[in-house]
Amino acid sequence: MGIREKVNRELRSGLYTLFILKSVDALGETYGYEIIKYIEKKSNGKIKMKDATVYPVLRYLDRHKILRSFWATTGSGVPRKYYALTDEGKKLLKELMEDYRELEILAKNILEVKE
Amino acid sequence: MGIREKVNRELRSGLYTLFILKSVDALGETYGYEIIKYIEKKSNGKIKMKDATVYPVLRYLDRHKILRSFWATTGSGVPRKYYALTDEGKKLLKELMEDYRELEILAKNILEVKE
DNA sequence: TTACATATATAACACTGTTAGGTATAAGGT
DNA sequence: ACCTTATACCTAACAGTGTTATATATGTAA
Repeated sequence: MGIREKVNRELRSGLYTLFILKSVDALGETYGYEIIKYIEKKSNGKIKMKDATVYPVLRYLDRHKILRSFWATTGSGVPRKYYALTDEGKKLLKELMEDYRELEILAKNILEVKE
Repeated sequence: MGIREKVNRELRSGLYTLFILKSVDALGETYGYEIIKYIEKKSNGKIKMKDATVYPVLRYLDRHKILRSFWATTGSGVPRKYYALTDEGKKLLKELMEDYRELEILAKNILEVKE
């Protein structure tokens, strides 16, 4: 794999947890597959997270009380595991958004130097 | 370690290679230790990269002709290994900066939703 | 019946930052 | 003399995380 691709993957992967949390926030009660499609759509098809990336993250956040979850086996179709932000999750997301914006500024300081 | 700290570390680590390349670009011929201090200064002391992170990255980029390197043992003091961007490295940095700016926009699409 | 979309899960693997330790020179304080 | 700090580089072992590959299962369209 090329270096450009490698660095791009590193850049994206750092954002994954934040993307997932924000998606749950925007969608309300939602599930893994929908989150993947949501992010893909919002990024104009540019960011396609792997299911094997998303599902473990969701379970991790669930275990740590950032998300709550329940199975919905209503009617037909494959059962879905729904997730939603807990109060703790909402607080975390708020903090992470502040952290992200601060990091963006720091990155700008480093990356926009002309000398 | 807390989740907030974990996510923050993920966010930062994705930027490390780009920070290093941009630092070499800004400093001209430079060396690992100076890069670490440069990034620390530019980020107001907020980003302190570990030497064990920076040196392997520099050697990796050197091996892949993105950087060129030479030892300077002039006079007294500990010998320094200097690095500079190759033509290929300059091209890569330019591409990565475009990639980064594009990713920033994609991230904005996902993270700045109010609905 | 074939293929695709939907929907979740886990094991094995590769990659990468951290922790921890080692080596070495030089300056400043006690 | 001694100790600490700053400078300067390196590597091994560890932990964490995304990818690849695989498995399971339902519903729909060609």
